[in-house]
Amino acid sequence: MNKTSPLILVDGSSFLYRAFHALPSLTNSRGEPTGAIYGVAGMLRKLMGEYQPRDMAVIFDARGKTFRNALYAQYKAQRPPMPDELAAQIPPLHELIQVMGIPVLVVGGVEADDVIATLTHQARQAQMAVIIATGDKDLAQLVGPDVTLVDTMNGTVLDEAGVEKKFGVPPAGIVDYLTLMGDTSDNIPGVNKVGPKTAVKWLKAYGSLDEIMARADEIKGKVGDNLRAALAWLPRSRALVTVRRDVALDRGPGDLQVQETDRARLRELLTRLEFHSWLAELEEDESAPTATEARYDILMDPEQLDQWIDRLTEAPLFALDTETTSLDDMQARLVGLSFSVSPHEAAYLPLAHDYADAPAQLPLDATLEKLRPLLEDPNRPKLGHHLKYDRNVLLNHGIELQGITHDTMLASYVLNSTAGRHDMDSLAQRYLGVKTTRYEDVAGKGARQIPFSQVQLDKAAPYAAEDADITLQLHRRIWPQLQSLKEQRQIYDTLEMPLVPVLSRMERAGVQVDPELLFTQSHELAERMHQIEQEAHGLAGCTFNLGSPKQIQDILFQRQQLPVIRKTPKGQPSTAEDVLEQLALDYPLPRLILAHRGLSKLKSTYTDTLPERINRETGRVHTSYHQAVTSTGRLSSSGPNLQNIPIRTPEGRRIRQAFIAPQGRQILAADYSQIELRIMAHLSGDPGLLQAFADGQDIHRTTAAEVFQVEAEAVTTQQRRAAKAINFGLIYGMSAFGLARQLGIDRSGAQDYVDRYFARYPGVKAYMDGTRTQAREQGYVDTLFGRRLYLPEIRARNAQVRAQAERLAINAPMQGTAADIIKRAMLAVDEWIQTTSPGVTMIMQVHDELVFEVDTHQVAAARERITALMCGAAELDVPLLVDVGVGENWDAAHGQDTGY
DNA sequence: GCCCACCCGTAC
DNA sequence: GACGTACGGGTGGGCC
Repeated sequence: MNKTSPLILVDGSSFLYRAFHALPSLTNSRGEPTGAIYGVAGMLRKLMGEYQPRDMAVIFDARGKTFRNALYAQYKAQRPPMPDELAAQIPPLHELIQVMGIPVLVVGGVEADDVIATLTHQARQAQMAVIIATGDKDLAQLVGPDVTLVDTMNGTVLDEAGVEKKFGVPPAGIVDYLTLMGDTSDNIPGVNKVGPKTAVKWLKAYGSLDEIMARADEIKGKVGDNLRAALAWLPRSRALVTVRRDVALDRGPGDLQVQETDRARLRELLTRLEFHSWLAELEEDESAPTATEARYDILMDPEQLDQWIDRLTEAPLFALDTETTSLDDMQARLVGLSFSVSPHEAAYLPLAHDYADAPAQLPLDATLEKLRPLLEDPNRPKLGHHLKYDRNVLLNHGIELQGITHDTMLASYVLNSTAGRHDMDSLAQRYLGVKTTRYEDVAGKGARQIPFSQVQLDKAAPYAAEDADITLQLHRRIWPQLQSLKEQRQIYDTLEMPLVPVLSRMERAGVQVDPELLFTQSHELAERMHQIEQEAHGLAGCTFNLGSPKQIQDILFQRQQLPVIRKTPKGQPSTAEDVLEQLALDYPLPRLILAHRGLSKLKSTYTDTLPERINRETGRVHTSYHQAVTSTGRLSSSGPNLQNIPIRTPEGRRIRQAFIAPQGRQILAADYSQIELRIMAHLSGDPGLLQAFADGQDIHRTTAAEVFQVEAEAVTTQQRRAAKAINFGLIYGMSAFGLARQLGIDRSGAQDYVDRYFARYPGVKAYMDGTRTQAREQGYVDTLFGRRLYLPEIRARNAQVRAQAERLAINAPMQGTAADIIKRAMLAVDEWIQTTSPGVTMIMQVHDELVFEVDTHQVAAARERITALMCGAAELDVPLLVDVGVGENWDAAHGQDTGY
């Protein structure tokens, strides 16, 4: 095995053309074209970040004729000359690459491919591995045991097996394969009518081009004739597509070390080219303080590890952080662990760094066994940042992290949910005033990101150790603040921290989803969408994309001159649902667009996507619950978002039918009835509202009876609908204008409703006014349990900004209190499950609903107990009611009483 | 070619 | 402009 990192050879010319055609129009302010430079340089930076090569070169074609022109005058003869906009970019590009420290090679009389082939050949003789970066598949002929091809534009990597898979022939057959097909872009003739399929078929049958030519008589039909006609020129074509490995070069593979970037010249060049984002990165890089007084250990041998385990065991609290292969909790494998017990001191324990030359590390499994007693001891307090993730990762290795006591992400969130993001880098900046090394600084980002396991230890260790160190420092800064605020500390200690393992369990449990059912639905949706599309194109008199709001605007409001009902915040005519709904009364096309949109939404977001989210190992779908995202205290869900699965339409509800219970189990869904309105009743203390809930009335009907001054029995469907809109509007801090729009009535009518509502429920009016006043005076509002939401904009000069803050002030206490209550319920239910009921699994939370999977024979007991625990999660002045349903799937479990 | 803002729509 | 909290898909423009 070779011990050095691979030599990277970049086919500069192939990338140059590609970049030029991808970004033909980029210029700087002086009109000089820069797109190709930008594209190639970006590709090179990506390569550098990914491979961090010691040896690398970028090879370009030289101007003028090559030996191939001598061999065949028509070679590339049909090619138009290089456009000026491209030619102009070559000198600055060469300069830029040199300034980056990368050797540039331009050799006359041959092509870049020949130089690459020669260097590859020489490198192999010197036992060096080679990676060739090219967008051109001709070089597949060079692939071998230690020679691979990468296409950085699309991320594909071709080794020997990859070449065979892609082309159907091994690298040794590529020349023959290309010869048979010919190359129209280079004007190399092959065999007429022979494409990839025939070429592969013949090569499989005869073994080589020589053999095919020798036995050309055996091939029947028109292609046989074509082959025999081609015999005359095929040898020459073969010579043209064969790359030369014997070019005389003044530099060998040993002379291609990457040099340090010349920062001053780079800055100058980037300024001239006006590559602002790169320039900004460069400058940020330079301004970042590099020196740190921190002392970070790398634990590479058992003695060092034991020493640290002793320190951790003795510490009253230690910070812990994992480094992994993936951001996806369920997929991630451990790469290393870091620890800290005092500020500016930390250790990184690498366990699975895996790159050429990676030093030997302590063995993963045995080391984890050594750490297990410490990590699983509930009496050894742990501190982390977003520990739910670390708990999940460790569970992937069979370790159950216990003693999760402090989490800086959650502390920051409880302290002030809207102060900014709660990721570690933001907190370090906000609370400590330091810029930390970001993940992308060591592993790259976007397409150029590499797994942490491939990050070199000398970069990985300081980064990882710093995370544990910073977490500890953050805790020491944030915790005293939180501790001094009694109610918020309570939220943190008794709600958010205990919820961490509960959410972790729910995520890992996942939910079973039936892919077949969703596939069937996808097909049906596709068919109906297609029909609608045809019809819509017919009506419009042209084809257009029904999924493009922009094109719809054009068709409806330009071509068809439909009236503009409303504009989007950016001033475009809106094509939102209610707008199209209104237009649909008078015109046919909007109706079709609406129908298409509805189906398209279901298909792309749900029926197509959910099956892809099924985990291969578990066969189930695992969401992530985010505990520090919303301003109000709610959870959010992503990957997939299970909190917005359709329910309102029959079409949508079919998707819930795919959320199923396995054999022998049932889905049990329990949701709080009208929880936010009940909280409004409690918080406002309005006697009428309290009474209505105490009497168990249908609250919307009661509201309608009061507002429209009729008997409850006489309330019409329309009236109840209006009352429901009023009730929801109240929770959202809605104005009369908003209500009018919602109900499609005029403003004064809506104002009438609101006035009558407040006259009948004066306590609610007083509560709303009081909340606004309180918000203005103290700068925040809070929930029943003391969770705070700061509203700095409540005193804004701008009326619109202020109004927005006021609506938040109204909504947050109700939404937040509901969030607090269901979190309390989750803790209680989880406690019950963990201690006595392993036949019950809590699998989802949807704001006012908890979903369980229950062993069938335990359904009756679970139903009773879960109801009791949820109802008892808070003592309000109104009853808390819970509706429970049970079924084979999530849809069936809604409002179904199956008699258990 | 990649990234991101925008629009829209789903949930509670 | 006017109803709170989220997530995510598709489109299309920007990148310089």
